[in-house]
Amino acid sequence: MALPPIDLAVFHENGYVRRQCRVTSLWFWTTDPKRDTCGDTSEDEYSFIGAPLIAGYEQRGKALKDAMREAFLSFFEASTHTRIQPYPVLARWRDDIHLTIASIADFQPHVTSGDVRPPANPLTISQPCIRLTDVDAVGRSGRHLTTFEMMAHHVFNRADEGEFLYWMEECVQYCHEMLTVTFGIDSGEITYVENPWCGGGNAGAAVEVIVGGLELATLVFMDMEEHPEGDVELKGDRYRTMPLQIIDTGYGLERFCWAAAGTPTIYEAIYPETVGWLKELAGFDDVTQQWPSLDLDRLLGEMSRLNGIMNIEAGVDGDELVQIFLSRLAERGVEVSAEQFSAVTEPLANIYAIPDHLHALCNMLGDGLVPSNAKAGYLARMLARRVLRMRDELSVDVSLSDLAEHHLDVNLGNHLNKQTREGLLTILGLEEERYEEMLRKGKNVIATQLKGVKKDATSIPDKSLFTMNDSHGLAPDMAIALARDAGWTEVQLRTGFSAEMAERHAKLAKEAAKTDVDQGSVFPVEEFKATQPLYYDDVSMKAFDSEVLGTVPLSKDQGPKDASHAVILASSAFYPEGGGQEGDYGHLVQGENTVHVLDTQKVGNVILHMCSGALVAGQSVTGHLDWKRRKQLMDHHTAVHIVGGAARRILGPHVYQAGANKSVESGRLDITHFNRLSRADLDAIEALANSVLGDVSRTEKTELNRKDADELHGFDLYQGGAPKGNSIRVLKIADHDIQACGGTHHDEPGQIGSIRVVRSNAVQDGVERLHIVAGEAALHYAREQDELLRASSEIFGVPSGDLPKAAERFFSEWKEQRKTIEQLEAEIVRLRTSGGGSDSTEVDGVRIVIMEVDGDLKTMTKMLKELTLDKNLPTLAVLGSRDGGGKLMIAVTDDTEASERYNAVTLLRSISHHIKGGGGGRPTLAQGGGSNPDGLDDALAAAKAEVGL
RNA sequence: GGGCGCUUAGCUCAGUUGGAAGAGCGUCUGGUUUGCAACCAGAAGGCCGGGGGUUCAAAUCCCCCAGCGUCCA
Repeated sequence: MALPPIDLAVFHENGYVRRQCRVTSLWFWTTDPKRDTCGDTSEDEYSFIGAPLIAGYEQRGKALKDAMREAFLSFFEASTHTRIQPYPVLARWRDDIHLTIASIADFQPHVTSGDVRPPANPLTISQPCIRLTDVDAVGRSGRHLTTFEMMAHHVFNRADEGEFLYWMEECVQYCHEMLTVTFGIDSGEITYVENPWCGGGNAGAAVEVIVGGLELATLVFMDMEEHPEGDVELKGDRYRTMPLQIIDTGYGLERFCWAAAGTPTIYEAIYPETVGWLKELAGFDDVTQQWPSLDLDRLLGEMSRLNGIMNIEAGVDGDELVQIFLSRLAERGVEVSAEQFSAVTEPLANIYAIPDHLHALCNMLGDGLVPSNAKAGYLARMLARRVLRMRDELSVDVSLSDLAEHHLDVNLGNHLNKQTREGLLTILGLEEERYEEMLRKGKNVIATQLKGVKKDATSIPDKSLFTMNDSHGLAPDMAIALARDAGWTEVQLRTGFSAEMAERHAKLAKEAAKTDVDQGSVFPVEEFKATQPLYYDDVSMKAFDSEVLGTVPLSKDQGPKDASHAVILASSAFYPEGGGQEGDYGHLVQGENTVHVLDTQKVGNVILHMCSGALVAGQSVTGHLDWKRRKQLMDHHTAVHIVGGAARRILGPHVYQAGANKSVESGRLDITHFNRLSRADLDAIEALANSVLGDVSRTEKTELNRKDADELHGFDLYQGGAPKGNSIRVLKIADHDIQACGGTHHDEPGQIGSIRVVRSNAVQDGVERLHIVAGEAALHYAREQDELLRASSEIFGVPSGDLPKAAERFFSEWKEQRKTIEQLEAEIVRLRTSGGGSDSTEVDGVRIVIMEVDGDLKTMTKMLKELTLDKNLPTLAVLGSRDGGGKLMIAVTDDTEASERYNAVTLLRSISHHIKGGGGGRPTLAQGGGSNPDGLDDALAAAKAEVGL
């Protein structure tokens, strides 16, 4: 079954009729009975360029966006909707996406699943979003953006609970009224296209709102979920209705601005100051002034129109694309040469894309993101590098942080959610340094990669281009440019190479995704009811009474080594592993029977005590915790929170927990930061953390529902990861640190005693790992360090304070003495070989030295060097040693009678069987070894025979 | 989260099929020069990231670890 027609009173009342599009076959509503295209097809051109469809908005840029946003939000506010403040662009409340990609993303997954109440209902919002899928088209197409604001009105209906606000009829009514009354758009310009929507496991009817050939909004009526037995089929999947009915709308703020401005491209409507500034810096007017007859606005407007109706395939080659454009432009009466076209559109594509990228970048960094080489941080670095590349292509001499300052002032009103202006500029300064370092290294990479390539080659091997891109960060066009600078002046990028590389990456990603499926065995707990946790009510509970609900035998691969059964109790003070805190140990006593608890885990709401034996179900039991262990875990867990708060205050608001682990030995905290930490940083963090122990007398622990928690504390709560349920446990350490955390913590920070930040290391770029010891472990650590110092100073025989000095002296003396030994060894060799003696004879003008020596291959090498260096004394030297199974080494003096007459390798091969070995080398130097040192005499004798002695 | 690359003298980097550790810059000494720069001659400076393995033999091949870099999701 397909979806029924969307036949609404609002259409009929406003004179709309239903028609089917002859291009897309979709049904749509229009006021023009003769209209046969839906408005968003390859035959519907933008009609608003040069002829704005929204009147009364003379502003441009930020002022225009502010005005239109306010008009939209005010309209819905006046119509029962509550205005909601936008969420961050970093989707920290979600673990499936890095960036906020739509306004509905704010409410996924908990509100849309029905678990959590929406912050208001109905609500209206203008949500900044970032989508990087079309990043390559930004600047070129005239309309693509990586960052935009999605204005929306959302409704969350629950008919089964008697809550039903409005549905299609009222939704389209609101939309139509807003467009025609608030923005004064003529209803003849608007078409409403019926086009069902599905994605992410949900689906529903949807209406696309097309104005002047531009899709201004989409209204989605999400009331179905994917289900194999559903009776509705959409795009190959089956769906059934669900209890929630959600209205998900999306109105593109920037597109409204474009329709109101009627500029040739969307960028001139929303970033006019930056576009103007960059044009000036790049000397763009000088370019266009070469051709006074060229009507630039006309050209750009037609380009946008063409881009709007043409679906450019990703893999289309640059030259081919230019030819397509040139012929299409000619059809429209725009006469432009290929040279003019490139000279104009190439710099403009960069000028347009830079403010867009800066906007996304500033928003991401503004939310506290730290650039990195992985995860969300990589997206920021990619944008930063794109900006730098485009800047360099434009030959504009402005630093990245200057560009960002301009953007902050002009386009963001200096607003940043979290990061300071200073912090943002520091980060971008560091990013620019990294970029320059990469380019500098790139020159060497090019030289190495192109070693075997002739200077007049016209292409670089694919393999080299892949390596340079994937491993060294040199995009193919950068590699080509660098190669030309380095002397390979003829090289060009092969047609379609970029597309092939993208395909290759996609293929690799797909393969990686396939091998990612690894599901562990699920422990059966369905028959048990939830265990009541006692560890939250009283964190210092060391013993408790409860009842055994059941005992499940463990298979070999389940639980710790000596555990045989999982015991389930009605209630427990044993903390199950979670939130980076390890599970509790201890023992359970039932009458005469005592079993050890070797680990505690949680499946669903059931706590599993991994025990050394079984207990009788239905009878009472007493639990005893290994309190020393638990206290230490709590020390480390609470300390990790305190150190995290201290790091944020010392280093800046971008410090965010990227992971944590607490064991008995130590605590580990991964924090986001843009620089490596010095010992001075660690000392400052440690000092502040310890002062908190004294300054804060009590920690506050509260349990809130998600909606209230979000409102009270914001998304910094979710540093430990996005929690699953509606109920959130919040740990608050004065104003020092607030986090959602299910672990066990001290009521009084002072109970920890002391905290030491032992060291830090980099987990990945942009993430530093702090190693922390607290409480008893801190003392233990100090004792261990003392012992190391004591043992070391005993060896050196100096007080521990003199250790560094002593170690340095010993090390340099050791180096000097090694040098001396080498010199003495060389001297010995000289003495042994200079005198002639019985080991040395002469055969037809060539000195023959055959002798047994002491030493390994390295020593023998030195001796041979000494023997065969002098060209005035042509020498054949055969040395043998009993070292390590027997070694043989043969050398002849280069370029002399000796090397003409004797081949070291053949001589070696003919004698090495005596020591049961092999060997090889060059004709002038051969070496080998064997496993029979006793055969050395035979081998040397054979050598003598071989040369005729 | 997955993949790839790099780590060799103080610095920037070469090092081919495993077989004698290199270049340029810098440093030091001497020469040349009124002096500087430049030039000439010579010298010092290396746990070839760490650990294991294969091999007669490893900077080089294999495995593990660490650090740095990079691409993709």
